[in-house]
This record gives sequence, structure tokens and C-alpha cells, in this order.
Amino acid sequence: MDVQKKKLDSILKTLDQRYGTEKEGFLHEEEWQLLAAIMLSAQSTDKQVDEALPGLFSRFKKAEDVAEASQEEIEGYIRSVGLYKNKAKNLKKCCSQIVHEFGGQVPDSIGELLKLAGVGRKTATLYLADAYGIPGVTVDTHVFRISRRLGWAKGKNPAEVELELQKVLPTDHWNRINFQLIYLGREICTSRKAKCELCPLAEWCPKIDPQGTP
DNA sequence: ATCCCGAGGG
DNA sequence: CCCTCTGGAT
Repeated sequence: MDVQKKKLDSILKTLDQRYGTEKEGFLHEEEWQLLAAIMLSAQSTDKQVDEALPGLFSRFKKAEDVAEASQEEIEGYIRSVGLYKNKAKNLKKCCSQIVHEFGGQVPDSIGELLKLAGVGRKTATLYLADAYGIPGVTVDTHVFRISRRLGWAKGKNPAEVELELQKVLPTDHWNRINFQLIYLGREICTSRKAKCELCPLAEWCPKIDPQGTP
């Protein structure tokens, strides 16, 4: 086994040990509720989302219920998450699309998911991973930054980095790399003033400036 | 002051 | 490509 591969294995094993191999999912009974929870998590912490879900799902059982509610009422249930007005608007439209364009079922392909209001590439990939265990590399701001620091990717946008990571990472790590790097990114490998002295990956990290031009 | 576990719209 | 949206954390 060559040295690069050994380094990668060490990093992945360390991430598994520190952050686990499975993230606890969002509360939900129906598929639209899982999608809604992931939509709400954009630019928000899981804690903020978990606060909103019980009330939201107790009021809205079916996608149809959301589609028929007013945007203002939906806002009232998700005030704890960031960007709540946009999300209430998107959630209403998204649920309406699920009811009227997809027969009441959340679609199960990337292409169709992307047609839903408020669902972008990150949300769609994560949904497929959570709902069906479909392997996918979800590139958000943390994954993007840390992948570049580790030297795993050089791409200048999330789509390029996604492709690079699919080549670097074993498939069975695709679905955990997202939350593992998010946790690492929040507590240690922060965007500015990264706390490298606390980082469990420091001994293998080339510490490439994420913005640096080669 | 600045930055976020994105996405839509201009 | 840029702006905006939220409020809480740092």
C-alpha cells in the first residue's frame, strides 16, 4: 500500500473514531418531512432544526397540509431556523409540487428533486443518502474548504470538488464524510483561524490555503 | 463586524 | 456573477 493511500486511511479512520460512522437522522415519519428537515438545515444548526420539527410535524402530517397552509402560518413553526421566511415560502411551494406534480410522493431521482422549490444539489444529495442510503458526496461550505486544505481537491466550485472526492474517497465513506467534516469544520477546521493545534488530522494535513492559487 | 451545515432571483 | 434572506455565535 503506497504512502498516500495509507495517509488517507489514517484520516478516514480518525474521523470515524472521533465523529462516528453514522449521524442520527432528523425526526420524521413521512418522506416529505425528511426532505423538509434537510431544507431547514441550510445555514442552520441541527439544534435549531430539532427545535422546530416536533411542532411543525404535529401540525402538518401530509405534504398536502403544508401546501394548503398560509406562508405566515408555516413561518410560525420554523422561526428557530435561519432564513425562515424563504424556507416557509419554498416549503409551501415544494409541498404543493409534491402533491400536484409528483402524485403526493417525494421523487427519488436527483433530476426530479432539483425541480422542487428550495431543493438544490446539496439538499437533494443528502436526501437520497438519508432516505435510501444512496452513496453521494455532499459538498457544502465545510466539505469544500476542508477538502482543499487536505489536498483532496483543487476544484473551484462544489460540483468540481464533488467529482474529485468521488475519485479520492472509498464509496462506503461518501455518506459520512459530509457530517464528519461539518463537525470538524465547526469546532476546529474553521474558515478563518483554524485551530490546527487541536486537530486530530494535523499530522497528515498539508494545510493548503483553501483560497490559495497554486 | 463577520460568518454561517444554500438556494432563488436579478 | 452578485445580492438577499435570519438570528445567533464569535
